[in-house]
Amino acid sequence: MAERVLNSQAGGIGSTAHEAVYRRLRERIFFGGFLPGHAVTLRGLAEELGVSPMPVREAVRRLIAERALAMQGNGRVVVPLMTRDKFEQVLFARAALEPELAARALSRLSPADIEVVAQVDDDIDSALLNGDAEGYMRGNFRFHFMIYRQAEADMLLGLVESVWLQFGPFMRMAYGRIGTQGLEDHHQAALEAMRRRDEAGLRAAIRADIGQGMGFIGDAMLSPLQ
Amino acid sequence: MAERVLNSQAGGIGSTAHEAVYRRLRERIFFGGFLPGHAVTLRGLAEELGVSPMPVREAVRRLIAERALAMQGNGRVVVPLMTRDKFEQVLFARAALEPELAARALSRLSPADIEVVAQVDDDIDSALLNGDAEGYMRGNFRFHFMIYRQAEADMLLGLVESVWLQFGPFMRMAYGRIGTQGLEDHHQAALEAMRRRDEAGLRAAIRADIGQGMGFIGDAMLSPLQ
DNA sequence: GCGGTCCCATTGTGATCACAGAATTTGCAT
DNA sequence: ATGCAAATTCTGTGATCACAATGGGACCGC
Repeated sequence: MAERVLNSQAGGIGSTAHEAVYRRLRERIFFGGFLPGHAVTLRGLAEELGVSPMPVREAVRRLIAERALAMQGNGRVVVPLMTRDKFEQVLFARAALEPELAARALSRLSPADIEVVAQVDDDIDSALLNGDAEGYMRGNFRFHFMIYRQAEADMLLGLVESVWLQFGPFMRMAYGRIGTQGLEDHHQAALEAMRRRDEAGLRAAIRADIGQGMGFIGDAMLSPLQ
Repeated sequence: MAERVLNSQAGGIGSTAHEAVYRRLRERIFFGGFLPGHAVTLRGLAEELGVSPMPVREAVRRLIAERALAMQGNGRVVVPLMTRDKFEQVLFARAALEPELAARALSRLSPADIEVVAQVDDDIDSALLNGDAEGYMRGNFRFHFMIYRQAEADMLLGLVESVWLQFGPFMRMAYGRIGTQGLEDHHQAALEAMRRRDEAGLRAAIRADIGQGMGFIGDAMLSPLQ
């Protein structure tokens, strides 16, 4: 099944330097240490990654276009902050798009594919038991995109990837602050629906997963701050 | 009301050269002569726009990230072709996102705003009468985004802009080939719903407008080709 | 001790050059 | 005339340099 779940765009092998920088930055934004508000510099990243500033410029420009990074008025590049408004929009967009992707993927998922996804879910449970926030996020990402990728709907997948990139750093900060205790795993219903080939059930399960997972961090994080 | 409907992103004034190039390319992709399949070159655009290749590189990179342009395996940059699959995804994404934007905008639309939108719709009718395909497209774009912009939901607006950029060149080619006769104006229902402050009615009207407008060109264009 | 001002380091931006790969054209041989 | 091969042009990519503007910090005056 899909090995390269990230970077669905422009199926190219992507052997250019700026492509590699793009992937590494994307990985760090989503799973690494780039928290909301963190400022990055072109030359700094270039030196850190061992390349000239040029590929970094292109990668950062691309990430800004995907709203994974933001450029403030003075030209400085930062990881965007989350606001209640933006969070609600993310929640809506996910609920509007992801169940459809899952439904489209259903007919293309082989029983073997489904069991691979089930294994990922086991890993998620282990991560939750161990309080491993990053492991949970990586697993959750893999769980969803292994499914969505099978939909073979690049256009919708691109929209959803952009949405995930926008709330990723916030989610990471949230789990870092409030921990993973209290998080439940709502993926079982999705797995059962997939095994039953129940499209309506899968849509509902994905929708429930989004609502509950996002509600969890939304309640915990956004009540205090504004 | 919103003068700058295009380029919602990163509210900056955008006085940099690559920002200007980006806006001009975007304008041409959507309303100008860039048809699907059209190839562009960095140096060619640079000379044509009277700038160095540098700002063009950044603008093109950004447009590729938004999927308004595509890079083929050999590195050449082209305006992407439309496929039936992609068209269906565009249709779904529009129907999933745009009614929500319209609904969110409703409470912020003043009666004066609504009448401005109504005037735009009059212009659309004139364009349709004259068979002015570009006028129709400009008017249709303004009609929708004058409303959506009032929703003050940048994240969702960005998704919708990306979607429009992806079907814009195809729609232009479609109207150029099949003309605008047969196009009906389904905006009246939306205007009446707005005047009534009828959120459900507005959602339904926008959804109907999308379904019928897109169905019109989808039926005409995508049956023959593949 | 504290506030303001000047200076320098750092930032993103744009231009120019070098380079490798691809595509097109040219030229030759059949 | 036609098919193939070589060469030349053209492509995007990356590096380096120059520059204006912004930000931070040091220094001085009160």
